[in-house]
Amino acid sequence: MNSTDIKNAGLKVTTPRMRILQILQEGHLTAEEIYKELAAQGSEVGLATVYRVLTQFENAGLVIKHNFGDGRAVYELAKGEHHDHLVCIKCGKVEEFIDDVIEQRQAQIAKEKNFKMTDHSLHIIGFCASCS
Amino acid sequence: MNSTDIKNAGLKVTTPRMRILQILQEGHLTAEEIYKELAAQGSEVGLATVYRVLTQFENAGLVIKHNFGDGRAVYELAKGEHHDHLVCIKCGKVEEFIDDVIEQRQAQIAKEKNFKMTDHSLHIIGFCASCS
DNA sequence: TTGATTGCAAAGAATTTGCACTGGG
DNA sequence: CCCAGTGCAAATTCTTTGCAATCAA
Repeated sequence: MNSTDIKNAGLKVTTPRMRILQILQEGHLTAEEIYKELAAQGSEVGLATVYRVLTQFENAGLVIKHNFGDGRAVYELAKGEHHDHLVCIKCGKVEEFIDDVIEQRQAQIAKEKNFKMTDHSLHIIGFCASCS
Repeated sequence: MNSTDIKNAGLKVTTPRMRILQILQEGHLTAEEIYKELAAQGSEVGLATVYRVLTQFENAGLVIKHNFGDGRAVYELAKGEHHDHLVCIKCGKVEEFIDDVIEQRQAQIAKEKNFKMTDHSLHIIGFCASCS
């Protein structure tokens, strides 16, 4: 996850893009959160730019965009392997998990329904250990 | 799914509410679609009312609201048993399915993570049999 | 140099809310 | 009769876009 990835995506390596990529290392963030983090770091990057860069990164396969149902999108780096999420409705924390049994069942169900799966998402919503 | 359910929810039985409940029998619909269907039926119900009624129905447990990731919410009647969805990104069709193996694994994962699950959703996105 | 990138402000899309009017019980 | 319910328009929230200035290659 560095300037090379940006170049490979056919994008110029700019300060906003580098910083956003770096901030995304922190985990699951909304555009607004990234924008504020940038401001906190002293980078005066516009919110529109954050959205544009995130969209470009998403199209390039560098980041994944999620809709956890609270109205705003959440972004995370595409770290390769697919995984699902546990989302805390109190503190907003997002935990990841992978379950091969579920993955297999999903593929099986899609197959049975003659459905060509391009994507899938599983969200477990509730209270995390700290917020119970 | 009739006027009794509306009453039990502590709501008055009005024409807009009855009609909306009836239209929801059709399946998975957006607020806009319900609004247009109402108009097509000759009921001049405002879009704001559609949203308000849907929210009330959701709070009353009569309907379930989904976010399939395309920006707008989709509503369906709460027919009791939990189920997951296959969503066609071409024609918009929504198929339902239930898989006990997946349900069990989810509960197990939440338990392992010491996570108090209040809700969960699994979406399989892709092309349905007709749109492949 | 020069087209890609950015910032800002304005535009959009989905949903919510304020308020005066209407209607169900 | 009386307050819940509704319509309409304005307000919100999140995200996208137009355009002139700016910057990476």
